[in-house]
Amino acid sequence: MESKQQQQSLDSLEEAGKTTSSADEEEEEEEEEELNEVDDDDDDDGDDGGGEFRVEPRKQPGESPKNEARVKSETLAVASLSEKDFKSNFAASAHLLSEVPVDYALLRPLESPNFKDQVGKSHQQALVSVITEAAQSQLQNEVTESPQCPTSSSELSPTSVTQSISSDPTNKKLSLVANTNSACMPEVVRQNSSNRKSILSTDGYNWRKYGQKQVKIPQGSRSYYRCTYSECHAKKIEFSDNSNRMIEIICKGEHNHDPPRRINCTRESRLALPAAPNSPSSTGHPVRVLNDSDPSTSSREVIQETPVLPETKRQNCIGSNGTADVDIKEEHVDEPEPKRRQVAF
DNA sequence: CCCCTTTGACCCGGA
DNA sequence: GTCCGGGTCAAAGGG
Ligand SMILES: [Zn+2]
Repeated sequence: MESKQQQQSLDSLEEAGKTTSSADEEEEEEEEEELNEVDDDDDDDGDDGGGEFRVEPRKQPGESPKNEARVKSETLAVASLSEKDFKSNFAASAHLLSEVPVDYALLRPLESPNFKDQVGKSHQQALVSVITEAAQSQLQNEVTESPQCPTSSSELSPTSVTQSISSDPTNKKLSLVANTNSACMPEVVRQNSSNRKSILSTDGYNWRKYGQKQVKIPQGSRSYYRCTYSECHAKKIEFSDNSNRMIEIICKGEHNHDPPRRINCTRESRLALPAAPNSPSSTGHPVRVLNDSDPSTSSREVIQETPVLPETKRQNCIGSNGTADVDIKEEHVDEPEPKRRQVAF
């Protein structure tokens, strides 16, 4: 607690010590009725701290002096598109999906006025986008299992995992499957442990949410997740629209460990790190790497299928529905530098 | 008791 | 210099 921040700057230790996670898999639905579809997002604090009201109170009580020197350098550039844009573009792409590997369809350069506008800034970094489908073992299983694709699979956003590598593809392990089937499968499976809601994404890793932001453009929220594994610095960002429908997921960094098994191996998942037999890297699946030097190439998909769920607990539903079509991108930064926040206290 | 989610506050970099 | 967006931390709350 005391020097925690410093450690963070190093980017690693802090969690190593404290985190211990469990990967239970249990589905539990809990609903809290809050009928604020729009409101929840309105907190808008988003920037509050940063811009609007950053006038006075510096730090809160209870904060021990933070001498955090965090170095942050992971700028993740994601092209933002307005939904309309993708829809229109996507519509066309959707057809392609049937025949063409998802990656291409998704990565098609979308050109729209709005798009340019919004993306303009994000294009600061050139990333290599790799689309990984069935990136992990889970997918494989599910693919086979997946009973059927939604009739309107073409309409649904395809499930795709995109990995953006900033510069070091070497380390990356991606398994890419050009299967339309994948589109049918639930892309993001969030397992809700009875208590701890660890989310298992396609990777099969456990993530802990550490922040959320409201974004104006496009309207929606952004959730920040970090891998629960102690040594792992992998992060994930989820983009949701106003209705809390998941739009896109971006993964940053790589995992130092094997994905925990989805099975209910209680808490060992994090500590023991059972080697996953199906780790993609080992198999050496064909990988498709798209050079995403152009921001335009990065695309995000919109999913409309998910019915409006009560904001907070959507996770369960999505998992159950399996209808969540989300575009998952993985962004690998060769140098994940933590942002350094200096607070003299 | 442990862990995760929520949420406000804060910092930083860029425009 | 200021505003704004993005990213993160940490307290509080809850299972
Ligand atoms: Zn990890």
